[in-house]
Amino acid sequence: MLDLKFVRDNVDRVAQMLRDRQMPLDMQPFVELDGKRRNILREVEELKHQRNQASEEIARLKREKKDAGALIEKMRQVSQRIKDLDQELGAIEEQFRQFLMLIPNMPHPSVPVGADESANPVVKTWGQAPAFDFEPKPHWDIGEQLGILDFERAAKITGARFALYWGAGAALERALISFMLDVHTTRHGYTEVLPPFMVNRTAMTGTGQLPKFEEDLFKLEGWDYFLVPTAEVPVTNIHMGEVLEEDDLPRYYTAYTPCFRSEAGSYGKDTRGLIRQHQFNKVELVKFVQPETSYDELESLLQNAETILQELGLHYRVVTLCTGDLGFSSAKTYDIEVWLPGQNTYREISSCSNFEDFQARRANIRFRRKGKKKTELVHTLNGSGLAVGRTLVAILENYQQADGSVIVPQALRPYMRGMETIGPRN
RNA sequence: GGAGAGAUGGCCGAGUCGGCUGAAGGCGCUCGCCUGCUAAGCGAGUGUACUCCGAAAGGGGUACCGAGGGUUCGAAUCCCUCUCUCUCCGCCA
Repeated sequence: MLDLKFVRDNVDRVAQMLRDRQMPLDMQPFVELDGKRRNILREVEELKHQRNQASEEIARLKREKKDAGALIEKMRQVSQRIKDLDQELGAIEEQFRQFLMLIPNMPHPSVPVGADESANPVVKTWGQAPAFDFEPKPHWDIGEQLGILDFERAAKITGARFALYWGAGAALERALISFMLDVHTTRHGYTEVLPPFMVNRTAMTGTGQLPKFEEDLFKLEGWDYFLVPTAEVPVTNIHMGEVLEEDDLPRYYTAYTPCFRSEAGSYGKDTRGLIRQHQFNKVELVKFVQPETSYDELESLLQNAETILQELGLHYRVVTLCTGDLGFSSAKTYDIEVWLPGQNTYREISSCSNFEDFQARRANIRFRRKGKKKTELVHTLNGSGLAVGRTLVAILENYQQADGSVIVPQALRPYMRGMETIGPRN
């Protein structure tokens, strides 16, 4: 959520931002509601002031055993008027709040204006695509031939867009989770957390998934709980409503969770393989930082995520999302795209974002500078470190061999009981 | 699932028959005084949001005692609903 005062003072900038994001929205209703709200507020507060004074007067009269009947009668009418105005005000504020909740974050000035992902500039590239003296296969062929990925049975058990891992495949997924968590905790200074995998509506609203994107979420029947679409939600909301001390910042958390997404509107996209699932595993990085440091923190967050790919020897590139591709809550986002030779393309494997105070305002996460009484909103950031399923995909495709086996990257072998290759018998 | 108890300011904790309680008291914290250091002591201050006035410093007003509704001229105090926490019983990985 943007700051109310900021929107009020910068209606034109906000409107321009909405056009840059390819979601033009008429700001006129906001301006009108704001004026109406302030007029009513002024009147109702004036009446309440009268009422408070009269109440004291009535109390005094009663104490002195004098008659307060006339005043009480008069106040009865004032109270009725207050009740009416309060009701009107409540309705306006509800509309107002809803409008404000639908406005996305202001992009950072360094974010390029562009219509869609084709306008995302590549900011760096690491490593090289491996050379093959045979036609590299897509991971679904590799995985099924090795007997480690089973989409048919997953479809039988649940439905489309689910996967069943067998043997070395399951072990590899688990190894990746442990490896990522270990790197981030021991080398990058993150604290590991294991949050609930279901969250309530307040938490979803705090990070910006609600109210706008409910159709992307899985909701429990009979409960106002949702399956987490990313660990960002439970982990960022850890400090919902809190005031942190300056000494507590920055705070770095890393969490493994499964992620559940309805993928509404993606029918026919990425129907094969592990790329787009209703359930996938992810290790997430979340930071709470002081405002003046948040763009440096974004750079180091990106590096933390990149480290995993580097350790695994996977070729990737980094792009900056342009205004038209930027997420609702984000002020700036880098996507890391890993090379997938089996599909001859780069695919997003991590998304690292600075939300500035957008989420902190919604979730009411503040901090206090030493010696100051005034609290300020923290800045929140998060990034995938990494999407585990897609990392497994990248390993299968990049480390495949002519005979259909797959080499286990050096860094993962300690987590795989020393296994060096995954062959048909594993 | 059954029975009961509770939710007040950064923390602890008081709020009697509804009125002068933004909220006693204590702790903590900040500033000043005092003290050769430390401890103690003395004085003052110490929430948030919105809104109005002001160039600003600052000042006025309104709201907030788990959340939402109700009764009333007036509610932290009475009534209803919900949420959460705790205790006991049952069940359970």
